[in-house]
Amino acid sequence: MAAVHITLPDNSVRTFDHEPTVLEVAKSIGPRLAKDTVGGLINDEKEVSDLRRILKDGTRLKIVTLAMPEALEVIRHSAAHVMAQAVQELWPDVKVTIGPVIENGFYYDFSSPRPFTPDDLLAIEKRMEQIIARDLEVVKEDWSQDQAIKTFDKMGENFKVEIIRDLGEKSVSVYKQGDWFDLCRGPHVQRLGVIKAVKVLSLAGAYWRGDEKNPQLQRVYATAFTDKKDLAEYLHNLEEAKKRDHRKIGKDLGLFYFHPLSPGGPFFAPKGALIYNQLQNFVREKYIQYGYKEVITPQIFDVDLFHRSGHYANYKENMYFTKVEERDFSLKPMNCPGHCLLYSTELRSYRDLPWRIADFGRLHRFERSGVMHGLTRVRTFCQDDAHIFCAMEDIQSEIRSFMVMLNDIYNSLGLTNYTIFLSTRPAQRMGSDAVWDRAENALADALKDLKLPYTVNAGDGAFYGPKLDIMFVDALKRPWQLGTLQVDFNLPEAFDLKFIGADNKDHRPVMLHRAILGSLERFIGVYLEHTAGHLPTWLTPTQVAILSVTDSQNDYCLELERKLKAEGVRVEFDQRSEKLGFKIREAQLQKIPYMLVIGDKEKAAGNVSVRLKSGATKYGLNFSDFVSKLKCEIQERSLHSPWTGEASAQDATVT
RNA sequence: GCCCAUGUGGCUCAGGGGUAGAGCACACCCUUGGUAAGGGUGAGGUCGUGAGUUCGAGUCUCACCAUGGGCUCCA
Repeated sequence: MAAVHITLPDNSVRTFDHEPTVLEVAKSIGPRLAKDTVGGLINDEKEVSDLRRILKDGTRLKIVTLAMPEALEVIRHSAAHVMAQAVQELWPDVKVTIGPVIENGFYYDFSSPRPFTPDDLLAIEKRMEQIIARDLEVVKEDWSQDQAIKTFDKMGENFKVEIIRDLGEKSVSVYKQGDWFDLCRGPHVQRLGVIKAVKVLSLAGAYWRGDEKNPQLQRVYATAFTDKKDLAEYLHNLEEAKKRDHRKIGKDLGLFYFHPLSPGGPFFAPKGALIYNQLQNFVREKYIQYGYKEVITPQIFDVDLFHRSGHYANYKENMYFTKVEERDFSLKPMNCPGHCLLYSTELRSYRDLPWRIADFGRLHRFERSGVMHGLTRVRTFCQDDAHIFCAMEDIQSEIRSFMVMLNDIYNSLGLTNYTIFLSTRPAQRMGSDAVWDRAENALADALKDLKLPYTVNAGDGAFYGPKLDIMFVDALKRPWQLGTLQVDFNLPEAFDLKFIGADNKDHRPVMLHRAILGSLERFIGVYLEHTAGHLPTWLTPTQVAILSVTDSQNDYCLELERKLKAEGVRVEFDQRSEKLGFKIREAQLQKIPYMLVIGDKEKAAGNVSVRLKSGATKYGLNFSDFVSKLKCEIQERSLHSPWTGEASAQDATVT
């Protein structure tokens, strides 16, 4: 056989007289490296390959060792096998299914005759640790499809048999550790002992292959690391995430509440409503700038409207219906059908287009009971919704303008990390394939034209058209869908919308559905988690707290309060006869950006001492200067304090 | 909707067959104290709802409602 050459990252070349495995290449370099090898990155692929993979001549190889971040993927893959082994050692009647690696760990889905309990999870973790302590060698074997099916069938592992059948490969790989084995394509570690830390995290129901018609399985979530310290840090971060939970922040800051008599219906308390309205006003200002006109349309419509729009046929599981005096009505789940009615109230000319109408209308969608979640998934909400009626040839420029507006708004809010997804036609849809082709191409072309990178989500579009979804990635690296833009050729057709063109003939407009914040409810939830409740000053319910040292400054404090209010600043004067430290603590917990600490010194000098929530303190400031700087910060919707430059919102630390 | 868990004063939680507890918050009083919790007193709960078991049920059983973690769906 001709010599086989393997190129390493430093461009050095190793030569073999046969096609070597990743591990063999590592051994040829050194025993220490070989011992630490957990896999290989081949030809710049993103996924780690198994260390037992045989390499062809000319392969470029980067050996993945325990010290590298990519090792986690391999460790977790093997840890999933350890979990499956642990479960089957504890309960031999439990059947295994699949156990993939996910973002921060892995899970394994089991088919168990009885549900697992929290105590079981502890038992699983303990048994996993015992198995790891055995430091078993992991051995890969290639079985014929026939042999694999026979073996797993005999064991009663019917899910595995189904997987092997569906794979339809002549041979499949099986990984053995001791006398336990599992069908798997890898990658896996050499010996289980390199898994230094495992933690079983939680339990959930899941359906076989994600289809609710299939049997329900028990999904056990867990994570694994190469180092106990990394696990400790991960668990710490989980705690941090809990502290930022918008439901907790909302309660702590008195922003919003829920009541069992309106599941999924948030109550915005005064402070929450203030944030809500500030955001709405912010978007309203942008509407003027970007050529939108705001409209107000009805809440409730005769069901005929939704028959016509297609919502009844495609969306009725999510709609609220009511019958009044023998007539069927529905609360609107979306604004678009109403906007079509509004469009058709007048004869439209091509000179009127693009007609951009915005609507903060309240929407109601009957979400299934298990899907509600704080503010991010509710049954009544309001979008920063707008529809653009335009001619076909305007689509691209409208999409561009939308992306510019979105970027403008996100930047103002400090949301700089987002990605774009293009969702294409779903199975349940209206309209012809030719129409869908046009719509999908229009979106793709506009993005290419703008040189914006995007990912295609095949089959994820709305029933009436393809869409762009803007996913914002928050401070804890979690993705959220906020903005969206949907191209719709179907509603204009359904409502027979027209405009008179320059040729004096009727033309069909295209309708674009778009939102930038998404829903105000969800946006507030996401933004609270992103900022850990440290909102920019313009958005924060109480901007200034006046804290008197003793009662004898009350008159001066009242005067300051009156002046601030006159300037439109949201101020609270804490008059209680509590000690200063106590008042500061409370203001701090309420995340109030500025505290005016007023004692005899300030009163005598007629100035103010300002404590920022970071703890930074400026003594003896001129009050008028303070007010004008503060007003400037608020009016500019700045994300930074003019006194310290510290960020008021972004990447705020949890306190 | 499905699986699992949870539901005790406004909030955070303890108590697990013999009739309700703590801390914080709240009210009143004392304290007037300079940068993250001063002290005292008091009020406040048909223990999610409804049935059942029992001499007796926050406590055990069942159903329902809500919430939480997921699945599925989605702004």
